[in-house]
Amino acid sequence: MTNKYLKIFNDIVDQIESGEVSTNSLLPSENELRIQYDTSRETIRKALNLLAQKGYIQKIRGKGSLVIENGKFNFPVSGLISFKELADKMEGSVRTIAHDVSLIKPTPYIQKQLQLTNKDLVWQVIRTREINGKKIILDKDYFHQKIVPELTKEISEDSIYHYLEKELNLPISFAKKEVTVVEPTAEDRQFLDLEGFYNVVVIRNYVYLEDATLFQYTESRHRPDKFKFVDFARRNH
Amino acid sequence: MTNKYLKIFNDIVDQIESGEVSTNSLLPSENELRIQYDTSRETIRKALNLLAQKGYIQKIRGKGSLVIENGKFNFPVSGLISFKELADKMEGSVRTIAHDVSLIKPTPYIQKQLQLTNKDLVWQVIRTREINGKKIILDKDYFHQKIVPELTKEISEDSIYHYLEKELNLPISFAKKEVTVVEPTAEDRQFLDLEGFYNVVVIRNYVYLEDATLFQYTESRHRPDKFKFVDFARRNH
DNA sequence: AAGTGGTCTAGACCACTTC
DNA sequence: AAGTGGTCTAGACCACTTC
Repeated sequence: MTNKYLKIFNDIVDQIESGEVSTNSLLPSENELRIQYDTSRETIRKALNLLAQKGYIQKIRGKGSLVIENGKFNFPVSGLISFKELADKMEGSVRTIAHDVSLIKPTPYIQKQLQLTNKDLVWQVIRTREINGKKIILDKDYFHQKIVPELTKEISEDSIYHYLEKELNLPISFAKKEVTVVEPTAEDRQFLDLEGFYNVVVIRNYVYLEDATLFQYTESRHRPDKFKFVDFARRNH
Repeated sequence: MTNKYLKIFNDIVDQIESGEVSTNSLLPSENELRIQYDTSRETIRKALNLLAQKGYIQKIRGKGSLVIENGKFNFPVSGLISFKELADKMEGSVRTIAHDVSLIKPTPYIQKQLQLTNKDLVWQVIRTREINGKKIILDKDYFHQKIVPELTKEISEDSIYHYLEKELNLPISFAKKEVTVVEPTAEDRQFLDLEGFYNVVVIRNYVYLEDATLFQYTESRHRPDKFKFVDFARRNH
């Protein structure tokens, strides 16, 4: 990958995250960065716009690019990230248990969610996520068999996303997400350590490839006390 | 505002939302659009990249810009949007009641959230949102007095964001958001029609101006059955 | 081979901030 | 007046898709 603006972006992210450039200070100007990285101004601007979009800097006209404080929000549940990637950043011991990995004829509900025809089969993966010995999250994943021909328990207990991207070279591109709060089902009570909680948080995820085909539907069901969602948003004027 | 790429962006959004260009069809190529709008390709690309970022299109190399289906997700709770703007798009009757609009010495908790000194005062606004006659949302807003010198009950029952942006010309720029689920407080029980629900969804919002100053802290407390959060996310490779 | 989008360049003019 | 970021241009070369 010879992608200049991404290299510059990553370089500056590293500088911010390592504390090499400090919060509330200004980055070098676009003109200085242009000279420093031996490139054109538009390429620098591409890197800086990415930094702004991800909440690292705030660009202020006439002044420069201000590094903004992001310390207490560095827990990126927002966006598209797999549980494995997330767990790597978390405190406490974390374990994934795959209860069921099987190729099934989809229920009408799943068939509708994944927009399948009557002949399509899906991989169903039922997993729980244990944090510090408690079953906190129930993940139900459904994958279009035409796109994911094979899945195993081993893969499901490691990282399915890693397998899809690195082994199958499936380019995961975007997702639509919906968060609601509902009463626990019998299944939730069976698989989770609910300890008297009266609600579960349900995150429905519809995941698409780069060619815009829908290939995965996921329900991630969380015990409410352990659920936290953070987001960084820019206002559209 | 003579902003070519935003005009092109809005023009294409209108075409998509009115159904003039249909889902699963390709937009004209960048080269065709360049001629059509009499501009340069980079300007067209700026407009198309905005469309991609907001989930209207998926760009596919070698093929074109595919209009993607967004119908069932056109309820934009995600991002930065005020309740008034949201209510305008919602079904059912909606009413805002301001219970308290006053200039106070902040509690230690609020002082910490807004990073205030001991001498700063804040405007406190306590509002409930009624949907179809039920009190569903309790909003607690705190504004830095130095930035918002004056607030009234009338403004609070209309749209504070509209007042801040159009009257005070405050450029609202970005926000950090946190969603959790907690047990109702006595205050929640007093102000909301909880009807036996055991949890409330709490959305904490830290709102910043264009010069990156923090000026507002909000807690929006929702009855769980009426809460829904939708999001469109692109994966970072 | 022709058409598509992705990256990069060197330059221009402008609005805003600082001094 | 000098420095900052925001927008726009016209052109180049490349990777991928289609035929």
